[in-house]
Amino acid sequence: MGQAATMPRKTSQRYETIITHIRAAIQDGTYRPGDELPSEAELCQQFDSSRGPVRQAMSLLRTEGLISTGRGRRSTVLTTAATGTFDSILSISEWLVSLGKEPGQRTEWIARRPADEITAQHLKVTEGEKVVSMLRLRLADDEPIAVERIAFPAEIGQHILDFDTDSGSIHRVLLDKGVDFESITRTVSAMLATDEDARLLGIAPGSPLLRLGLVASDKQGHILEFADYRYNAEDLAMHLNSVRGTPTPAWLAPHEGVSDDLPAS
Amino acid sequence: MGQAATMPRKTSQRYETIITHIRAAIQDGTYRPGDELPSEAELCQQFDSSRGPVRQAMSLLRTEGLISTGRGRRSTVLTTAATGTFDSILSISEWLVSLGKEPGQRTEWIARRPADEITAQHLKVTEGEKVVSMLRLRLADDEPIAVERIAFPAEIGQHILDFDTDSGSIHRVLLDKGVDFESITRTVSAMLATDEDARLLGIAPGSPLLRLGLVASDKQGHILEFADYRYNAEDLAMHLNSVRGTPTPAWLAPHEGVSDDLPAS
DNA sequence: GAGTGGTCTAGACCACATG
DNA sequence: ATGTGGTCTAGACCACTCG
Repeated sequence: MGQAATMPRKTSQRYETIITHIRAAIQDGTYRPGDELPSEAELCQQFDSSRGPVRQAMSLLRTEGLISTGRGRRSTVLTTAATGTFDSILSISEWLVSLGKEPGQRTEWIARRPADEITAQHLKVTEGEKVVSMLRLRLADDEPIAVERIAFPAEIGQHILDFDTDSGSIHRVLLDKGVDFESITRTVSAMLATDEDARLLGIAPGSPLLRLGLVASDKQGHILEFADYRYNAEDLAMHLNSVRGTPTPAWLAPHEGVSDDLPAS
Repeated sequence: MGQAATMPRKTSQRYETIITHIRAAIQDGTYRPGDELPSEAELCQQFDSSRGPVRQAMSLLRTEGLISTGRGRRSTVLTTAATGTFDSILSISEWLVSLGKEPGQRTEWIARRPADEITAQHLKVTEGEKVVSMLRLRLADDEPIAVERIAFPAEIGQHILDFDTDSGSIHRVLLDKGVDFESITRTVSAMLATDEDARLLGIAPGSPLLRLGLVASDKQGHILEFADYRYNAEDLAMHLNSVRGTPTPAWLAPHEGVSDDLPAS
């Protein structure tokens, strides 16, 4: 295991071929927002396929928010946006690379210590149980871009305690150890930069920050990681597509007391 | 037109029945995070169905982030989160009702006037072209919850100029006029409350706000609305599920100059 | 009425997980 | 070896849009 994640399925599936082809055609301007795509029948011919794979391809493109489909009409292109992948969500490094930037990091500290109340709550361990916490400054082309606070359960964190967290990818190390990430829940909110945040990011205290909380788990629902990322709100924003008739994995919810406090301070 | 949106498909489809059943079982605790769902074969029997509808149901539940699926193993429940619907995203009123709160609004002003540069950019009209703009304070159980700034293209906005924007739903009026919303792109960012924001929300200037930009369009990609919502960051946050192997409609991106300025001020 | 996507059937084979 | 979900085929009928 872990193998399945490093060496994913071969991409020889028909529907993957179709998706790749259409997505490329949307990105390079062959089809532009508002344009109609070929009919399913035409795509079946073009890719020598039955309707199944064609419809699976369209379904996934609709989920991404790239196209709109409907009875009695051809599917149309909605946007050329390049949505995120699971890896680009889990890992800042992967995300920066996909933007053509050079990822870097400077570890402020890493420690094995008892979980405080908030951390214990999110990691679903008992308060006081030993966890591995760290504070890192993340860099893009050597410029500070985010303050990263992570907490791991002890059995996960042990794998990175003797790892040089300034040189490589934590998630790659964990993957090699057989830690399979399957699901992520992100919490997006706004806050003011603390003195520590401001010092690390090189901005004024009280500046607006975009805060991304992250709880990652495996297939069985075991919590593998709890993280808190803080970005200068002037640097970036999160974007989200929603198409009528397609489920959206996002929702707005009132804050629930402590659930939004620091993981590790 | 419009009709299709007010009177959606009947929900007698097999896969809808299956989804409703499983979702209910997840919400009421029959299946809890980490639990295995029945196998597809069992669901086929239970709902007297072939695999198609069963697989479509599982696919949509996976898109919502509720379950994890994979070769050789049964599907497992990941979370009980209640994700948003298209309507709850488009309309604050719908969202508040789904939370069991009483929606309200107080219009500060509404006007027909030339589009400024930013508004024109987002509505894809030429600068100076007449648009309909408004500023409303949104209420939940009579408490201020958001500052709402909206701009409509003239042909859309004309429908609401002679409408009492304090009493009913704008989107319902537009729906009745045949304006079909199909796609929404949201931009989530953080900012500090301006004096106007602070006064309306009853908070201190400089307080952190969660800012939700919204651009809505129809099936042909015509922009129907450009809106800017500002919430007290201490009141709420956005949440987002991501499951490995399922496309995510969200992404992080650097700010692009002016694209994040006010729609109407 | 012709074309289109939405739903469904009844099979088949494959890749993977587990015991 | 067995059971599981992932992929695919080759049909069918329906609901909807549009000329």
